[in-house]
Amino acid sequence: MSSPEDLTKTYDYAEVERRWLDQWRDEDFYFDWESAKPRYIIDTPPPYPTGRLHIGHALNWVYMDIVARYKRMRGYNVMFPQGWDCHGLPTEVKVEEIHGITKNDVPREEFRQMCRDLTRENIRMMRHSLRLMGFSVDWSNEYITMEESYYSLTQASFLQMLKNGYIYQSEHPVNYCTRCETAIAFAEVAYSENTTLLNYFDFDGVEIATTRPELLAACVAVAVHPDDNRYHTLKGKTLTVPLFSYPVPVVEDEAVDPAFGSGAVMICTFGDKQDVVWWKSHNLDLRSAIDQKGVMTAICGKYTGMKAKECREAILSDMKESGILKTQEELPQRVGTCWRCQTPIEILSARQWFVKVRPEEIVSAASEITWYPEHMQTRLLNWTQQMEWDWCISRQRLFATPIPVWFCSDCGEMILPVPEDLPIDPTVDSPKHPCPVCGSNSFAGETDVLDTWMDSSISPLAITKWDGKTTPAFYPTQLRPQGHDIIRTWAFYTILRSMALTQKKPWDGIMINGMVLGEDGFKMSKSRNNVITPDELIDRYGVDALRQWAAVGAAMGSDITFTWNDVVAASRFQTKMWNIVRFSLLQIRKDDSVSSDRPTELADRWLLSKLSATVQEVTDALDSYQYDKGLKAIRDFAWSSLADNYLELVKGRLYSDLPSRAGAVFTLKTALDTLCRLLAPYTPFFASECYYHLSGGRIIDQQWPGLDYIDPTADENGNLLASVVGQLRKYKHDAGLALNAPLGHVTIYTPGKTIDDGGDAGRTTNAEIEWRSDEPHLDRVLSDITFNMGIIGPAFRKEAGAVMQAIRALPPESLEAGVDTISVNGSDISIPDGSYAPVFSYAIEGEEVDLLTVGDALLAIRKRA
RNA sequence: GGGCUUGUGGUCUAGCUGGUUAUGACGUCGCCCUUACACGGCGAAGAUCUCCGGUUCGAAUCCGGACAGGCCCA
Repeated sequence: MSSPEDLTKTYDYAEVERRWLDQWRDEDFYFDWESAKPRYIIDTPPPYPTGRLHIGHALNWVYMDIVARYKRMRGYNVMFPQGWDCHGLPTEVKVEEIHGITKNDVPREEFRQMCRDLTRENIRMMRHSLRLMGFSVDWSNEYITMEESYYSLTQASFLQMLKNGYIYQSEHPVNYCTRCETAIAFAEVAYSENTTLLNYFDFDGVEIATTRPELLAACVAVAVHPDDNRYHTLKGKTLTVPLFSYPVPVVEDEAVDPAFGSGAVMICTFGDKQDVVWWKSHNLDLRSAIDQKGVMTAICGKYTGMKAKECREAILSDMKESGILKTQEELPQRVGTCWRCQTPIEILSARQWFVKVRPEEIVSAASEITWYPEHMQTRLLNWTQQMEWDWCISRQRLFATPIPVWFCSDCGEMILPVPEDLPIDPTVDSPKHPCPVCGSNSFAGETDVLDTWMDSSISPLAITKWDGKTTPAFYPTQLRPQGHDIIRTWAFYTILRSMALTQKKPWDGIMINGMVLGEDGFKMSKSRNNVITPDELIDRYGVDALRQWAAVGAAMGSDITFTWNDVVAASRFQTKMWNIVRFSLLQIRKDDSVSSDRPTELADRWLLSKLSATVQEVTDALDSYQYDKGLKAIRDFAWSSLADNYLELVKGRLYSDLPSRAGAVFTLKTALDTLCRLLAPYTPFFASECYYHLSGGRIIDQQWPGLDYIDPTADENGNLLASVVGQLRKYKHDAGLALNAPLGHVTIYTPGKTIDDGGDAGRTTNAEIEWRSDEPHLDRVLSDITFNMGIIGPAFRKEAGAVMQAIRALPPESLEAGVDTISVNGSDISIPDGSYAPVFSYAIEGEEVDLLTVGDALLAIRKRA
């Protein structure tokens, strides 16, 4: 047990946080697979290992850590695991940058190893940051998606979904760089401005404007706006493609701009993104005119084998020759280019792998999940119901989970590995048996890899120890915490995969956090120079202040605009609490005898009732993930009820040796003990330190409080007591009296109510307090009048003094009744309304008193003792 | 362009199942070093609750529209 001297005069967060970090052990937060306690499993988001934690992570992890700590105190067997979502383009790019290579310069496996090395180092740094912030992560259940133990599950899930008919292959448009001969992600597309020629030519009698004449052989339709009168006769017709002489349909689409060019557009597969949309929505043919090397394909007739640029010139000159090229005009345009070699990207059709989306499965699972806040569910449902395309899961990259499939080189049969052999890399490993169809021993491994979301969307299965086949015993998990920016990706895909693999929802509830915006209200970005890092914040105010900032910054789901104000306020609250504890312990330790377990004094019962209500409020708030509400309730209780009111009320008792001192000691001990427990999920370091001084134990081993001191009468009368004392202090203040100066006699009339404050009010105000339950019998005496010079002055000017003197001379009865006219120097003068106001004083039994009212109560103060 | 969402004193924010003197914090101003805390206490000033229209006896709160911000998607 510590002594009062242990409480330093100021709270040293840096020292305290360092010390408690050393005290906690990883084992304190392990999930117990054998426990009989109810489980609470958090499907923690696996961050992308960039190497550093940003403030958005901090917010997200504080939210999770609060639930984790709270649920442990409520008796749950909590799992708060930590994952790492490793695969992704940025790592490939970073590796290329670090080593000064492109990924095709080194063997595939060597490049993948470079990515793994970089990722391991980044994870190491981020793990360190998470530990410094004291998150109660279960490190025994850490997972890393690039490790074999994890991606063998990703591959198992792929094979199972393939078997169940969820996965298929199909042609699909992809961005392609014909120089690098590789597919390009949208994130890899750079844009440049240039000028091109818009060519107007005759297309079977219709004028068409195009910037890509080389794609004429890929034309699959002509589109016009449905309301364009110039073309309404074309409806339902077919046209013949010039130079190539094959028929294409005319389609109508709202998206055609009648003002652009001639108002008629040729749709080619694929000139741009709009072509892809039209191709899909009008169900058009696919004609590939350009191959992966940028060479014209066999459908291009005499142009076959030309480079796209040569073909363009050739077609334009042939158009000119046959007289169908009308005019050409310059057009500024923005073209997508490969960010490495600046070659304009082509949209080519390539074989891709897809996951079938079954909206009804997702909708039904989503409605069984509790959403916090509720409206976030709408986003997912809207998205799901308007899904047009399935989920394309193949990527033409290197650092990702390989698609575990081979194809027979002779007959094309798809060969799958057996689950026991997973994980495999089909570009390295070979099937163990000849082709079952043709007996060939020659195979081609699939070189495409899986979308990263295929890894992370089985996280709830991975953390519950999925074996790749049967639904785990601890499935579904209890909570998915994540940001609203990835509802359409991570939440959506996880639900989809969970339904496909287990026919169950992945979680009971989902808690959606907002984004952190900079002090200027905009998204944090280097270019805006509004980035705040967690390190910066912790250095200046400590981890607990950061945690409070995150907790009260905004309601769950709302974006938080960062402000130092909240951090400063958080830090000040800790200082205040520290002083409350310091002072209370000082008093308690003078004599810590506790006589009764239910204090009888009004102030004690009042505080305990308020405390019980606060516990209930915080409990309700945490149960519904309303962290801001909970912390505000704690702060309000501690600062207002406990410090400003209760402590002031009982100081007199604490300094005394009255028997009722024991009640105050009991109440203080209970309040401090309870506050430590309530604060434990929010500010674990601070709560640990205070609780240790209070009891010598560890707060993380304690239960959540449940108090039943609710007492409506004590609540009401105690509120009155607190207000009365407050009013009397203000009265002293206004009268220029020191707060501890003797006040005299105060009679407090509370008609119909009997109040016994045990002497607290009297000791606190240094007054003689008399509570009376009868009606006050007051004599009202008109003691003075005040004049309104705004009326008197303009009305009487020079006579004003004389008028006032005359009014003053009137008997009190007339003044009180109101004066219409008055006689001054023999003439009657009328007095306007509002010229003066009577001032009354009051007396009780002939003695003059000052009056204050507090609600229905009346305070009569007789100065002088 | 579409879906969801937000718009409250100088700043951030609570309230938003309709009726409150519209909450709190920071900032500002005044007084106070009262046996923990001046990172404190007491008090004051400061809001046409984005704008327009509607429902209602009554709207910050419900409905419609406009404007502005955020996220996601085209």
